[in-house]
Amino acid sequence: MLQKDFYARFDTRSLARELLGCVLVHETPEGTTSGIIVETEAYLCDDPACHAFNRRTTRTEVMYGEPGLAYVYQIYGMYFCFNVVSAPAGTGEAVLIRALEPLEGIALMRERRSAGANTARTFKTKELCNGPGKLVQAMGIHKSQTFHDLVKPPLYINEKVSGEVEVVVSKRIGIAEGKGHELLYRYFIKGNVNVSRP
DNA sequence: GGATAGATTTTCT
DNA sequence: GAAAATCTATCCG
Repeated sequence: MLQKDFYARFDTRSLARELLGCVLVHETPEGTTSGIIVETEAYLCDDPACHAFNRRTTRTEVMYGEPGLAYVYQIYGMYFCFNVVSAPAGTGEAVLIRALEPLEGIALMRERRSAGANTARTFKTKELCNGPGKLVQAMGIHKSQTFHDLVKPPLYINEKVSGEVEVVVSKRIGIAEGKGHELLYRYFIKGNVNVSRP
C-alpha cells in the first residue's frame, strides 16, 4: 500500500503521472473491487479549471488539506468524480482519477453499474471504469469519503505491479476554452482499452 | 459507427 | 439563477 511519503514526494503533475499503473482498491461489505489506474488529470492552484482556483470555500477545503486525502464531488447533477489531494497542506491541488482497468470484483462492478442504468443492459468489462463518473459507480465510492486518508482501508492505493508504463500526455477532457483548455495536464497509459478517450 | 439531447443537484454569484 | 472536471439512450447513416 502506498504511504504518506509517496503522496508528499511529488508535485501534482508528477503525482498524476506516477499514479498510472498503481492499483485503486475499495473494500466494502459487498466485496472488494480494484483496478489499475490508467488515466489521470492534474489540477493546479494557478489553473482556472481547478475548483480551488478562485478562493478557499467549504467545497474545496479538502484540496488544501494534506496530500493523500480523497476528494469526491458531484458533477452535472447525477455523477461523482474521485480525486487524490496533492501538494503540501495549504495548497489547493489534486489529481482526478479518470479511468481504471478492472482487476478484482468485476462481477460486483457490473452489478453496481447495471443498478445505475435506466434500462437493463450488460456492460462490457472495458465499459465498467472507462470514465470518472463510471469508476466511482463501479467501485462504490461515496461522496462521504471525502477527507478519507488513502493510506488505510477501506479505500487505498497499491504500488505499481508491473514496472514502468508508457505514458501519453494530452489536453484535459471537458475543459472550456479560456479555462486552461490548452494545458497538457492529462496522462494515460498508451494503448490501454480502458482509457475514456484514446 | 458517430452525433446529439436530456437527466438532475450542489455550489457560488 | 447559471454553470458544472459526465453518462446514457436514441437517433441517423
